[in-house]
Amino acid sequence: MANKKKTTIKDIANVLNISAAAVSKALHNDSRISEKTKKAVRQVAENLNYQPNHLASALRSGKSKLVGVIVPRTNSNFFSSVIQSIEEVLNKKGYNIIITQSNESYKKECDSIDTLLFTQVDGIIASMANETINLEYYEKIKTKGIPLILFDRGENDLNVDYVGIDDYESSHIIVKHLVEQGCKRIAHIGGYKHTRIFNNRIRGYVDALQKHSLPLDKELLLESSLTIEDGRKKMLQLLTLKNRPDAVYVAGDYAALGAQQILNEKGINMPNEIALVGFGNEPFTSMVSPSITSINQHSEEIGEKAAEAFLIHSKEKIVTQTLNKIILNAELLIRESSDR
Amino acid sequence: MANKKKTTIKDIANVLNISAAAVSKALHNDSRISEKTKKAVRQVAENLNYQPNHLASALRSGKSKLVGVIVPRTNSNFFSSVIQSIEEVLNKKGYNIIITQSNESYKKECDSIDTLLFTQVDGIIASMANETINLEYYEKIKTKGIPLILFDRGENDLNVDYVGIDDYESSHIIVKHLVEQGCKRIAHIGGYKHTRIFNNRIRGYVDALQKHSLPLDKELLLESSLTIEDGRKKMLQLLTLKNRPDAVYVAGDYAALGAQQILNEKGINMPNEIALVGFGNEPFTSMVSPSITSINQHSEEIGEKAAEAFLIHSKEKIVTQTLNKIILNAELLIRESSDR
DNA sequence: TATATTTGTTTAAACGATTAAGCAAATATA
DNA sequence: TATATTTGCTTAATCGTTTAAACAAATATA
Repeated sequence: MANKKKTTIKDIANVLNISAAAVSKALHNDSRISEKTKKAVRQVAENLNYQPNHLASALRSGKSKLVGVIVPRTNSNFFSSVIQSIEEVLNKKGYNIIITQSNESYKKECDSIDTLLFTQVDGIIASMANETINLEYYEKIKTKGIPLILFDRGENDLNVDYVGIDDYESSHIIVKHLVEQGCKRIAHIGGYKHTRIFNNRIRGYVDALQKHSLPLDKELLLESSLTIEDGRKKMLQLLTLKNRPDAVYVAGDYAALGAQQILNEKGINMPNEIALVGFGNEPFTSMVSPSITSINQHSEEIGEKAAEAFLIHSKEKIVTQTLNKIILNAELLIRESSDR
Repeated sequence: MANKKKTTIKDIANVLNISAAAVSKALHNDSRISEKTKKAVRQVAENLNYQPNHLASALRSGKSKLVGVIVPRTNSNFFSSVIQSIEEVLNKKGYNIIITQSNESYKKECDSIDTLLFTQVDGIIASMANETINLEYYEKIKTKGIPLILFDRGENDLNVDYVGIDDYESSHIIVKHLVEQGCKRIAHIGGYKHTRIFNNRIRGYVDALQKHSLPLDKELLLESSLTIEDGRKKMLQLLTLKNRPDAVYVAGDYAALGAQQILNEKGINMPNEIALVGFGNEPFTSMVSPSITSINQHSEEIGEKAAEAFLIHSKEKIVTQTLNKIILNAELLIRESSDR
């Protein structure tokens, strides 16, 4: 049943004995085309099951109406939810999105960028891989003159729009909460120092301790890859200390889960012996036992704002990359693991 | 620094004083172009930082070198892992993939298909939404003459290639395992009967009971949406029975997690009072306590096979849709929840 | 030496749309 | 009535590439 050839505007033109240009204009609701012709064109287009050839129009107009999205992984509630809201906003404006995952690998991320540039996307919305330090590839996007928007994992040095939560402030909220629960020795299993967001969480943690007149114990501040496995490892490390912490703030939910497993396995009571706080509000934090206190990053809103930032740039004739930072407030969801 | 204009083959041609056609052929390693010219072209291409215009070549050749992937959601280890291996295989052959998520919604799935067809993908690899019963939209892909490959969630009626595990057999493996653990009243919280894979799991369950001379109790066979919430609900329902089950086989890991939460909350011992088995080997099954026995669906292999199936069809001049089923063996991972 | 084949390239026509420019007819303005 | 404007369309160029066909020069074959 496969229709040999796809319907083109020329086919429609032939049926109506008008030019292809007239058809194109009719379909774009050009004011110089009569209502009668427009109606006829639309009718024939429908009858012939006409589907515009995106490649042709993109080639001619120089706009592919495609936006690339790069995430470290889709297999995370945060990212998949951000993607969903980006899609929602952009679809309404006639854009489609291409999702690529870097798997936290710099190499894969570079490949993704090449792929997207190759596909002639009109813009890129990205969250950087943990590994990424070299910004050369991102500079490539900028020099191509297409809008680049970063979210969650960004870099000041790139000087492009950024959407994310206030990580520094989030740490303050967490430390304040733990202090209110009566905790005195608060540990922090943080992410890589070179990643801006994790660095901000660390700085927030350090400053918040000081604010509450708690001493900073270097043994209680660990750098982690924030995987489940590393969460387990770092928790074990904390438990070997002569002077154990009475609270652990983990910069990622997966690592927090690993830490929780160790505490459960060792029969250490949460929140009373050790209070636990994660980050990211992954669904499992409310599913495990005890449920884990975490920070809601407002993924939907981040996606929305990022998409909107792109749309603003897309309207410019010459793309101006600005360091426009949109910082959202994070929300602490207090659950069993820290609620004494 | 943004280069005003992108380099085209014409620019390269001008530099070398040859025709654009020669450049194109040189870049495609045409046998009729001299090594000398090829070398020169490659050199100039690199110097001018030439990037082929994908839109132009796709338009001309009729091949976009893009493959669409539709999944119910990316936020699941199974799907994100399938996607990853599809990507790996296809990238090697010069294809890029566009991921779209249907969010288990039929409407969204139709939109995704339109989007992908609009983007002129060379093929579509899809796993159907739970909601999907009407196959009209999938027929649309077939009539367009582009290869369609289904995985995991498929439909016999569509008569296209399919890759998945043997769900019927998986149920047999699970029931056998539970019987070996001494279970006599095995319940099944199944998926929607109209979805082929879930139907197969149900049939497998029913037949396996008979095979082990266990009676089929209709109270023990429930239909579920397989979300966490519904898993909780259905588990509660099973617990209200006068004659409780001593094992519960849940057709999805998320619902199994919900069931586990209820058992944990009620202080019912797993595996001794009630043994629990899930399906899908989501990472959390090994992370929760007790860890949940589950079926490994070999996501990487499914992705690989699906990609390969596409590649085979892509080589045909006229796409022949065949009902070529690739059924992989599933593997039972026995964990605490059912290991007596 | 005459003819056939191979080699290396050019020419020109696509692919399917968009769009600037042009033009005739209808309508408005003076 | 003569001229200007608007309306509704057509023509033709263009986007950047691919590719069939043509062709001259070099090489092989008879």
